[in-house]
This record gives sequence, structure tokens and C-alpha cells, in this order.
Amino acid sequence: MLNAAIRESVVKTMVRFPAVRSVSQPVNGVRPATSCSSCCLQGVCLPCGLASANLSDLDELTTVKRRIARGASLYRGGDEFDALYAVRSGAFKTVGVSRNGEEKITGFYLPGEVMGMDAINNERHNYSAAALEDSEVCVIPFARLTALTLRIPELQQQLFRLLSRDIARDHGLMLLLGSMTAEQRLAAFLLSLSRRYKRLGYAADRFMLRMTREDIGNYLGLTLETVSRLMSRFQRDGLITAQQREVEFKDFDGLMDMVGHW
Amino acid sequence: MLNAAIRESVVKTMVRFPAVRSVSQPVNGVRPATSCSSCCLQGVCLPCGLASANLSDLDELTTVKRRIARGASLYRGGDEFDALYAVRSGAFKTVGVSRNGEEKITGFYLPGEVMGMDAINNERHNYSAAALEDSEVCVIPFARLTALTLRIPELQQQLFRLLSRDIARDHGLMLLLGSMTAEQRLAAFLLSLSRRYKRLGYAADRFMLRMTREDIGNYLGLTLETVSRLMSRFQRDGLITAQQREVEFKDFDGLMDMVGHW
DNA sequence: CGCCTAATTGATTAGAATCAAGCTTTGTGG
DNA sequence: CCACAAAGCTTGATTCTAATCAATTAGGCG
Repeated sequence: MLNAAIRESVVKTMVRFPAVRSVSQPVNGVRPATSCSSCCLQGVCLPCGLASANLSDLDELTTVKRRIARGASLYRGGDEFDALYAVRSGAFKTVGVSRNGEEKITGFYLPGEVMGMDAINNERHNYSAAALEDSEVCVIPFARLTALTLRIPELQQQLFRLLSRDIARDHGLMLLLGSMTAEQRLAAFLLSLSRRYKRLGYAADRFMLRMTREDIGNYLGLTLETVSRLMSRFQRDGLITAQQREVEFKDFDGLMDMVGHW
Repeated sequence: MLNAAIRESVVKTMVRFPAVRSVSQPVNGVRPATSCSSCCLQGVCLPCGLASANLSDLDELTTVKRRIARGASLYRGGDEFDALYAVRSGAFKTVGVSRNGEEKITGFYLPGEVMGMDAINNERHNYSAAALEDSEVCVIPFARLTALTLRIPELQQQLFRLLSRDIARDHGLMLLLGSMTAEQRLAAFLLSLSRRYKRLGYAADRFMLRMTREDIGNYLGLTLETVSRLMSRFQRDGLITAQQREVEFKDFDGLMDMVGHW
């Protein structure tokens, strides 16, 4: 019990100060990063690829941070859109709610990933963004961002790339939902998380799921029972070990083969 | 036979000169539109919302057109990305091919819709774009487009909106694939086509499907048999009449109720 | 410690896939 | 212009995957 509490606290600390060391900027573990130019996520976030001269412009743009407690919402479907949000720490899910109350998760967001881009078009958020754990985001006012992109062509390119990547990612999920079996979906999901944690500098073969079985099932178009059964089966078959939220990969190739070669 | 040939030709003519009359620009039915400023699709395509002063800039950008015969490819997965393509007439599907040869359709594109935006990120096309009938596209060189967006803020906004709309549209499809029954999917698909034809100025309650049952099934994550059975059932239930590719809506509300209120 | 949420596992059912056959339309070559 | 082949569509019978219903068990938190 106490043991579990300690483990959980360790995990959270790890999230707050990810072990990204590939960034040229030296990382100061004590002083909290308050700007892009000193943020350890700069290599994987909005400023990725920008010259350091331009980073100070972004710094001014992203001074506002927001802390969101586990379970709370960053924004809600129908809210006016005026900013993008970059995850600084923690994790989020974006949830659509139909009039009859059914919920559908459209995405999970890890540190360095940008939320809200689907709302640019009609200037209203289509979904709610809920924190899966205590989290923090950078607020990126969209009007000021687009003003800045006119001055910094590289930033414009980067924003186009970001939007494009979102489209491509969604296509991947459409593929998954439209033509994969339940076991392929779950394998693809786990591999996707692995890839994204690796990009953040974490181990690719061992991580903590931030979402419930129900969330996973909802996202993948499966029931929570099916997800649970598959987790058990993957474990029986020696592909992973899993207890609760903790997942360890034992046979990467086995999982990849299962998904096939999309 | 001859009859069929005539009907087909009529359909094609209709496609080439859509009955969009809501555009301020007078439409000249004889002189083929060769530029945005004289194109009858300007109200629903890339230049949507731009001042006419800026349209001439776009005209220069989009002088190159390409004709694609039915069944032929505009680009293929893996090709270098250097341009977006706006459908001028006809229709396209974008198709991903896995290494083991399975195909998956990620989208259908009608006149005024822009293809290739998923490729901006990694500068390679992820999918192939195949013409569903003899078609024509405007080639929009991406490097020149982004140069222009730096000069015309409204165009930048418009491009952001376009990308964003693609994301939102994909989310809609994810919803569909991830949480709808077969009949809901097909109903949603038909309603989506209806909405898009209406936007183009066509009748919303009567149109010709440009794709096979197999294409529809592939796109919706269903088999062609299921699609066929559902078309029959919708007809039996008085929701539509359908013979081959011709679809007529008889009960809009019935279809909407079926989809539910997403 | 006890409540509540999350997860596991089993039994049964339902929806869509698969397998299979026949029919219609379209396109082509003689 | 017709015949025939190929592609596309429809419908039926059967199978199988994942949903649903149901009962426990395990963990996290006040």
C-alpha cells in the first residue's frame, strides 16, 4: 500500500522531469522550465527545429501555463477556441460527447503533443480535454501564434507540419478502427504508446498506462472486457507482462507481426 | 446501351459544370474556367473567403491542371510531396496499401476538396490518389503556396482552417468506425455525401455514388456484402430508393435518427 | 477499515464476416 | 450490333469475433 504510493510518486516525478537528454540546451532539473528556450521538451514540441534566435519569440507567446488536476477539464466541447495547448507534463484524453450522453475518446496526448488543432476551422472546440493525471499545459494563443508565423517562415512550416502530422496520425487510427481485429488494435495501440514514450526519452519497452481499460476500449472501438481479456492473452502468450497499468514488452516482433505491416 | 452511354455523358457534363450559383462571380458556362478567379468552385475551395484582389495571386499559383483518367493515379504512396491537389471535376479516393497488399481507403474527394495535406509532415505521400471517374485537378505547388501565405494573412488562415477541417473530418470518421454499427455507418456515409453535394449546389436528396460497394465497405470497415444488404434494407424500410449507383433519399430524418446525435 | 472504482474471467448472444451461388450491368472484340 | 466476358451487385447459409450480461476479485483512497 505504502509501497504502491511510493511507486506512484516516483512515476509522477519521472513524468515531470523526463529524461530527455538529446536536446542541446542544458537541462536544469531544479529550476522549473518556464519558457520554450529552457524547456526540455523543445526538441519534440511546437518549437522543434526552430533556430534559438526564434525561440525567444515563442517564449513571449507561451508565458501562460495552466495546471489541471486529474479528472478536470482543460476545455470543453462547445467552448470558444482561442488557443492551442501543449502538454508540459501529465497526460490528457480528448472526449466527444453525443447528445444522448455517450462518450467517445478521439485521442490521448502525452508531453510535447499539441491539443486543440481540430477547432481552428470553426473556432469552437469539438471535444473536451480531460487530464488523466495532474498535468500542466502551455497556453498558446492562436491569434498571436499566426501573427508570429507570418514573421517566422520556419514557424509557419512547423505549424503546417504539426497539423499535417495530426491528419496522418488520425488516418493511422482510421486504418486501425476500420480494418483491424481486436488483438491487432490493442497491439498497435501499445506499440504507438511505446514509440511516443521513446521519443520523449523514456524506455520504449516498459511504461505505465495513464488510462483505464475502459478508456482504451472506448478509443479502440472495443469493450473494456475485450481489452482486459486481450491483455491477459498477450501475457499468457509471452508478448508482454502486465499488472494493472504497468506494461512491459517481452516480444516486440511478436506484437509487430500481429499488427501486420501497415 | 446507347441509352447508358448518353446517361453517363449527361452525368459527366453535370459534374464538369456544377450548378453553383451562389458565387458572386458570374459563371461562364462556355469558356472553361482556368483560374481561381473565374472558377465556379471558388466559394467552396481553397480561395473560399479571400478578397478578389488576392485571387489573382492564387491564379498564378494554380495554372497547372492535370487530367486523370478513371482508374488512374494522381500520385502514389511513397511519391515525393510537392503539391496539394484541388479536385476540379470528377472524384477521387485515397488508398493506403500495406506491404502484404491489402488496401484501405482513407477518404473520398469531391470537387472543391483538397488532397494531399497528410503528406506535408514527412514530405512524402502516404497514400495513392485514384480517380473514380475521368477527373481534373488543380496542382497547387506547396512551396509557392506557403510563400504566398506569408504575404496574404487571410490565405494563411484559410490554409490553417482547411487543415483543421481535415482533422475534424477524420475525427468524425474515427467516431463512426469506432462506435457505430454497420447500419449507422452507412447512414452516416450517405448523409455525409448528401451534405457535400449540397455544398456544391447539387440536390441533397438525390445523387450518383461514384464508388463501388466494395469501396464503400472498405472505407467504412465493412464487407461489400454487408453494404449491399444494408442498401437493400434501407430501401425496404423506405429510407431511400437505390438502384446501382443512383441513390434517392426518402426519409432524411429516419437516417439521421439512425446515426444518433453525434 | 471499508467503500468505490478498476480489472479480471466466464457464459451466452448478436452482428457482421465469410463462403457460396446467381444475377445485372458494363465493356470489348468479333 | 451482337455475344460474351468481366466486373459489380444481390441474396442466402453458416461461422466466428467481439459484445453483452453477470459475478468476483483487486486496488486506491478517504
